Amino acid sequence: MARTADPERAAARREAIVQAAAALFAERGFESTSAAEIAKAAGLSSGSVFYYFADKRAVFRAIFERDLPTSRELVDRHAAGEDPVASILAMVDAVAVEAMDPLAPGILVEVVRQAGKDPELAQVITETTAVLHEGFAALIARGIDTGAIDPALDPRETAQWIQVVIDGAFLNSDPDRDPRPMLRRMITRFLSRPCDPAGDHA
Amino acid sequence: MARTADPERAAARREAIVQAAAALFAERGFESTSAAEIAKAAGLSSGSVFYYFADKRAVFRAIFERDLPTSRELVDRHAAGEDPVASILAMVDAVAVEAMDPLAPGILVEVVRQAGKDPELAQVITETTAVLHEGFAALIARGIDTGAIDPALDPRETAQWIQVVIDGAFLNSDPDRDPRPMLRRMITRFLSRPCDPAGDHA
DNA sequence: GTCTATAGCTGGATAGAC
DNA sequence: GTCTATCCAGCTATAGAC
Repeated sequence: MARTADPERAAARREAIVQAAAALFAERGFESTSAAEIAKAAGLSSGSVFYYFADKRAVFRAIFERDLPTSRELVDRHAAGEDPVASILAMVDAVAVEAMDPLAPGILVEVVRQAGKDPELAQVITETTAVLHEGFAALIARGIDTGAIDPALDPRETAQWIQVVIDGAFLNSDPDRDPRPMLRRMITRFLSRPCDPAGDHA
Repeated sequence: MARTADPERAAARREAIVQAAAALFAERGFESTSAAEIAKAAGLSSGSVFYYFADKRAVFRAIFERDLPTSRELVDRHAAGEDPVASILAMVDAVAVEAMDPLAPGILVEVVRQAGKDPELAQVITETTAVLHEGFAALIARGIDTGAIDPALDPRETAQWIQVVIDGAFLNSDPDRDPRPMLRRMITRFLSRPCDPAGDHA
């Protein structure tokens, strides 16, 4: 029976709320989802939602706070690969599988909207994005050194554009269609040195 | 002085509401913008908003109803160009300039969200998107025929991916940064036949 | 810790004066 | 046609019982 404060149970409750809220926010949007609906979906009462979270925005932020460690791991796992282009593509693949989740467009759209209103959320998103950005930029710089990537590209701007394409894929996601093959084609070609059958002028 | 029902004045009023609403919806979102705020920004009273529009959603739809003719013109203007790849890039450029509007990410995000709730809006968006899609797909098919575009590509899927990248550029838009050069690089290379310095096997 | 009940507020849409 | 005033639904967040 123990006394109050069973941290495991509390963590499970919190997680149930976050999971239920993520699905509802993605489907209906943040403002159109009431705390009562979240509570019902998570199997508890609306009062309890505010016991575990200070307010509704804190519930939304919690969804994305889980992503920061995930991004760090992903970057670390691929930072040291021998072939920088292969590492970039592997990272893109890993991020893009999530785009097959039917909730992906809804949640992306909602995070863009809410990040403009909640500075604390904006901070969380900025950090997660920055981790991926640094990871891509470092690999691009290395690819330029090894000659695999077009030296005319700026690593940071190029990293940014990889993220742009991934965002596009998320936004237009379709659960029946794996975006990875086309994403690989697009990024591989985007990075590569120009085709130059005639040799260059030097 | 004329009698009631001056159609010009009415059209101007409607347009003022639509313009004011577009800016507010893009900045704050649809649900966080009240009819009273729209009315104030448009210089009339909240009651009048509902005189010109059946409800708030109709105001939102009106923003996008203006886009359909614009898209048709764009497609028609480029359908007959001699060089299909050049026409595709010109169309992309034309769409992408709009991405430099600081309101672009907000309005894109909002239309995705609202199209999921309002079937009439979804219809409007579907049509506009379809016009562009057909335009791109026809040019891609022609490019394959002329040998300028990789015959391994499916025209419709490829058209879809061009739109994916444009969406990404809209979402990550920055008024200080012209997305067109990188967009051109990305799409040109995406479409082209594989580099093949050794000649193909045939 | 978790519930029920509700205070307090906001905002869409309408009614009716002018 | 346009305004002011307002009705009413629905929501966040809290209070207090258990």
